[in-house]
Amino acid sequence: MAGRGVTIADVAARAGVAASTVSYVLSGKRSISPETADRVMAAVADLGYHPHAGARSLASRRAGVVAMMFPIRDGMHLPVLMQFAAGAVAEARRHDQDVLLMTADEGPAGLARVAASAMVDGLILMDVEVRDPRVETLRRLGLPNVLIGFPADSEGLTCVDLDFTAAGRVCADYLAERGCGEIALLGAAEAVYERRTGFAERVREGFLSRPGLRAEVQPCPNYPTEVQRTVKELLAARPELTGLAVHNEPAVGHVMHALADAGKRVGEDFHVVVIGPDEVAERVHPQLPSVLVPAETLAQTAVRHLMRKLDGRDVPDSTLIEPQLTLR
Amino acid sequence: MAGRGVTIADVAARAGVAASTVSYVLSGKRSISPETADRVMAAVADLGYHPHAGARSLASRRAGVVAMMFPIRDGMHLPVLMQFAAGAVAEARRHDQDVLLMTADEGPAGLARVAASAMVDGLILMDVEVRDPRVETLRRLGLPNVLIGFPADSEGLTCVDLDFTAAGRVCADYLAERGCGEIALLGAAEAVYERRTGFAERVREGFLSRPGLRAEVQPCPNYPTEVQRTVKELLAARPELTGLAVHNEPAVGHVMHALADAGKRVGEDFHVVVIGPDEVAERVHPQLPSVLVPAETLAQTAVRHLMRKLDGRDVPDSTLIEPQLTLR
DNA sequence: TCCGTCCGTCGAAGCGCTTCGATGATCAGG
DNA sequence: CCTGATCATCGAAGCGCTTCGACGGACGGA
Repeated sequence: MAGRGVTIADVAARAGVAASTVSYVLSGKRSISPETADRVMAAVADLGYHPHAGARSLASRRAGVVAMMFPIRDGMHLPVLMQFAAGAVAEARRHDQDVLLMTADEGPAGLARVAASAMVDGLILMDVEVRDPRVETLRRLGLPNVLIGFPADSEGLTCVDLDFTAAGRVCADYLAERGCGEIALLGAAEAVYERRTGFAERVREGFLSRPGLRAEVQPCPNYPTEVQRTVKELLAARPELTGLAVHNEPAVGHVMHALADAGKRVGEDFHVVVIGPDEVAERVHPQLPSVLVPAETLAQTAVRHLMRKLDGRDVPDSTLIEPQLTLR
Repeated sequence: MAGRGVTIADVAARAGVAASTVSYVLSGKRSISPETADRVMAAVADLGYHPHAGARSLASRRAGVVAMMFPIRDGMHLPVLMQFAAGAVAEARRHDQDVLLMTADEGPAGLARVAASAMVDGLILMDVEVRDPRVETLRRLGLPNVLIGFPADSEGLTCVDLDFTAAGRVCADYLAERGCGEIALLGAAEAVYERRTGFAERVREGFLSRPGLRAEVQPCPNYPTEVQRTVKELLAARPELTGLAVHNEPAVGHVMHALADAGKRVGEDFHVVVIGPDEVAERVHPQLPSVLVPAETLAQTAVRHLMRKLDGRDVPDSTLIEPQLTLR
């Protein structure tokens, strides 16, 4: 039976050993004879024992919890965030950790609070901005942490991200190879750029970095009619445009529509490449090549790095995941 | 300065009082003279003191954390979930609680674990299914909890939800009033129905409940081309169809397109109503009437109810939020 | 003036766990 | 057969907090 209030003493009594022995069996920090260990484990199972998290954290100075601070803000691409959350929780559980959910509006003070109260052993910060006020706090706090994204000065921090610069470049390259001389990047909503979100800036840089192409970046809202309008205006303003990279997940279907309406034949006289989930690129007609934002992998990597740091092992300062272009 | 390792004893020393006095000042559980209280608060601020969460939970048997179990599953409508999460975290913080993030794949065992380890004081379960294995566990556990959604037997549980049955009915009514005799509900992905998610079933029921209408429910995938195909097939199969309710957020834009392609003039010879966020209904052309799924309100209500339960106050067993049709 | 209250504060116990040092028991080597 | 090392286990201390009972002083009523 599961039990409320089953303590280590109960387990110890039932197994006929001292409480400390139970603790050692469970943590493996001292060698225990197999017979004793078996008896203890049986008692644990019988009683449905789970150590009291507070007591454990008090005694061991380890909470078994990591905090993730999520950006819940304008223009953020929600599905990707959920993938992220799911990946992070799954990986954390594999390391026997739980995840505390924080939102970016708690800001630096929120970080200070969870750190000072020893609620969590480590922190993962998502959607880091180029100048992010939380980063300085993080440095002072000295709590092990991992950032998803790169702030302007990432010296001494552990950062993980897709190499968005490369992703932008890959898209430009793809379009160039298809013979496009004039191309555009249809990006996230304006707000994302204004906020100076790292990934948006990097994609732009990468996209514009290829010499010999006329390229521009066009922010784009997330709603059907506005996507259509944006595309229409873009085509009107740039009649020579023959290549488009779309880094705005919900827009993709509508972009395809607008292109069709404008008489562009995608894959023939016009080329489109997507930065986003595979499904988005697969489930339009015609299917599009795409660069995946590997949210789950990023989340996993971030959590793993954090776990290594918690164990005092070292991790690379920056991990940039190479973008993969999938042709379809 | 923020401080690692600032304890209540440090605060007490600096304020020249006993540790217990500090505790009473902070909790307000005994009366303390204003002068003493001021001195204590000053010391707290100076030292950047935050109580050690583990110690507090051990001594007071209150963790200051609630768990939310999220459905991260096929066909779930992600943006709504994020609104939910954001609303819940914000409200929880207002009550000085933190939120532990769990995913539905942890299942009943996960609930048992967090309960037994006294990690959390309460639980919020989202996306409850008609027959949900977690519900039985929840009953046994005796941890205060609130469900978002209604299981088949909600006896003795606290459940909160939009009245989806009414929402379905409101949509059917709207279409009927516009003179539609044959209508359809374009719903979530098939998987959501198969899983017997409560809200999907209820919308269906409500939608089909109005007498004198030929009505049917059509599950619909979330991707552009499939949405188009589904709509096209539906129109072909039901030439008399003149009204459509769409309960599938990302599909709305594509539905509108497919209708336009089929020569339907929405608002004139054909009517569409949306169940979903305002933006989705506003940002298509023409703007559509819609029933809002008030994710943030639901989350807030759920958290508030949970807080009341934690305080031993009582709460209504079931809270059904009345759907509002917004005409545009 | 004395006693009973009440208020503000203190000290100590104890929440359930981990961890350190100590203790027997066992065993190999001389 | 004794010594020293090694192994398995135990007991006690202590993590930082809350809470209970106690206590001294102020104050009001008789």
